[in-house]
Amino acid sequence: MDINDRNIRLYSVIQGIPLGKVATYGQIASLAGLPGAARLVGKILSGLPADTKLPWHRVINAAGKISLPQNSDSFTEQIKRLTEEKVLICGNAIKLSEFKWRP
DNA sequence: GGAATGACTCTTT
DNA sequence: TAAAGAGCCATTC
Repeated sequence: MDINDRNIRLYSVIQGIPLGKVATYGQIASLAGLPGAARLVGKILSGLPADTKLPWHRVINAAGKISLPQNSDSFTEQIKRLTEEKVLICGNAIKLSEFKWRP
């Protein structure tokens, strides 16, 4: 597939995350047809524009935590948005057993 | 073409 | 869930 299709799929999968749920990088990669490409997801997300429509805040690592530096603005923004969506966050960790997206 | 890098995951302990 | 080690994928230099 083209390198562009890979991004398109990732975008689609991320966009498909229902409100109030979160998904892990590996999960997204697998659903996009790229098993093991978890790092790619992070790479893509890091390149997203500030005005993107993608719910990137619903993407977290497999530990249920946010991989962003806690001193970053994106980190604060993510916490804020998740809280707005009724996703409980304990410190920097999220209860995957309750909020993880299960397609 | 090879080495380094990154918003990571998996299997064991 | 936490820690340590190895692995995987694409981009970039």
